[in-house]
Amino acid sequence: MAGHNRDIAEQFSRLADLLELEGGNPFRVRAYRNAARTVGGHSRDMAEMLEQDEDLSRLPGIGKDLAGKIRQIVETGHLPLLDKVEQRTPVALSQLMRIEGLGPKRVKTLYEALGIQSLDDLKQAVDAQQVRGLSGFGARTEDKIRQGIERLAGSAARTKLIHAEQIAAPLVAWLKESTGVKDVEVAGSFRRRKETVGDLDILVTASRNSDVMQRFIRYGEAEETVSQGKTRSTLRLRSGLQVDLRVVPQVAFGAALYYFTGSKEHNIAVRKLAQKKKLKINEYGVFRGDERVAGRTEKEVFASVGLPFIPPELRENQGEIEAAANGKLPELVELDDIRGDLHCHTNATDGHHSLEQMARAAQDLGYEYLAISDHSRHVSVAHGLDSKRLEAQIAAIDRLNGKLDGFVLLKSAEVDILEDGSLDLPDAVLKQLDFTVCAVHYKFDLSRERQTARVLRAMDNPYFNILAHPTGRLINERAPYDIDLEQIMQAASERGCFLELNAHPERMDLDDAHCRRAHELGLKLAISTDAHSTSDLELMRYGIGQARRGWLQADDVLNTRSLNALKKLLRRN
DNA sequence: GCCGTTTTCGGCCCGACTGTTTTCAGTCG
Repeated sequence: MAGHNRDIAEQFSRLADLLELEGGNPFRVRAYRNAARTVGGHSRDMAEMLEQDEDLSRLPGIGKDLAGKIRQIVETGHLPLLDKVEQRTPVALSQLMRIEGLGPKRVKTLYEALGIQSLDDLKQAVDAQQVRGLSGFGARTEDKIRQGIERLAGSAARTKLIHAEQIAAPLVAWLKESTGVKDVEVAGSFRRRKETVGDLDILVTASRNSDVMQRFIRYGEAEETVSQGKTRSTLRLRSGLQVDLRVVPQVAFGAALYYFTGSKEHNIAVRKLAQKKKLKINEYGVFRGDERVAGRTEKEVFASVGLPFIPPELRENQGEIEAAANGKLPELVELDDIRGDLHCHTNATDGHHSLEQMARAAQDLGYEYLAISDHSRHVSVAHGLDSKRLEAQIAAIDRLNGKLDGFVLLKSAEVDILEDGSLDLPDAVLKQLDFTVCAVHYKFDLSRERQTARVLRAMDNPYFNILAHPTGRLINERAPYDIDLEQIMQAASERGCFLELNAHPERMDLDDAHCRRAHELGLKLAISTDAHSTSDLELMRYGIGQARRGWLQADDVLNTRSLNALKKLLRRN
């Protein structure tokens, strides 16, 4: 289901592709791309903002013209300019730009010289060796295009952060064994803790005679050397993930780390600031003319343009630069702020460990409390609990709490929200719990109106406390179900309910934009791992990363509270 | 198409690597 914003962003981005192909003004192209990004990443619906008469041109990168175009799309579903451009330039051409090594210029040449419009056309031309004769193309380029077509067919999705970490760790260890190497850091979206990464950007500082670049190329997991230079090389690993290695002298470490951490949009914005101060920022430092004025640390780089250090998770050019300039950066929540986990499972349902094992593991993490929230009966595949079994678990928790010292197990349940919005366990047993975690586990395909009404009705139950994984998405696997989160968040706020930020790296649900919206609304979130085993409790750090990307501070998070403060917050009136 | 402590025009980040060229355009990040 395309939400309004996603649809608008899609149209802008298609328009940008086509204008680029036509050789249009690159800055105009960028303007549409920026707008697509702003709208697509915005947590509030453009339609709703328009309804409330809000001025869209106050959004970053949206001026009078684009605000008008957004209105056109909201009101008619169409962008006339896009329709017009699509009539003169085949839409399929933008698909061709997704092939590595093919940009707008080459795609245009292929179209004009050989009439190539589709992947199939291109495949045929490559097989017939027609491409190599074109000016600017040669046999090697033709070869690369052939490989690019094959790779595109394998449609490489972005890699989940947890998977990227597993791939990066042994590679970093391998690089650290090179001679003359000092720092090895994974930068890029990995360092910004994005939920998925497109590739790995690894930064190394090394002495001039270091063998790190040769060693990188020899890495056992490497499948192909994409490019190789003195300061920069790129590998494709067997996993399909691409890795960029950049080597700089130690004096440039901060500037390089800053540069390769991105995001691109953030970097561009800060470089503009630098320009105004007659400075130039590149990966080797900050320069005034030929003189290096900063670069050893990131903090120095920021200071050179008059800013305090901005944490990597915020570097998306989504207002962090302005906030930093005004001394309004948030003090982001940290893993150490977390005092407990509010959503986990045991072997009573689909978890792997017992109550006591889960409790001990949480204690080992330094937690003060852990909520046991096994599934309710409707989730039969997980052997969900009925009233009787839940009451038995409640008694078992009471007994165990008698034995635990300085640590408390909280009584909870992950209660299914049924299709009609009722809860899957009777109030008589829900009232015996410390709180509930409620969730949608089936009927994902209801209309936006009905899905929203379903959850709103569930919240009317006085025993509803926290809405678990609020959109139900599984990254790269299942799209979020269609629900009006703005309305849900407002309602939760009014009723003393809360939403969960599910920290599981397959879910990361809420996303960063919605976390930020929750903060704006003053709605607190629970960051919970949904652990199904003792080791899963350590997934908390992914949730923290997401929370930080969403500008959340410790105060925004339920489980940074002491047990008493938490219980007070969870009490509904 | 956006944007403004060098404001309503004239800018718009910056560098590395590849392949096809013979000095550089195209692509990428």
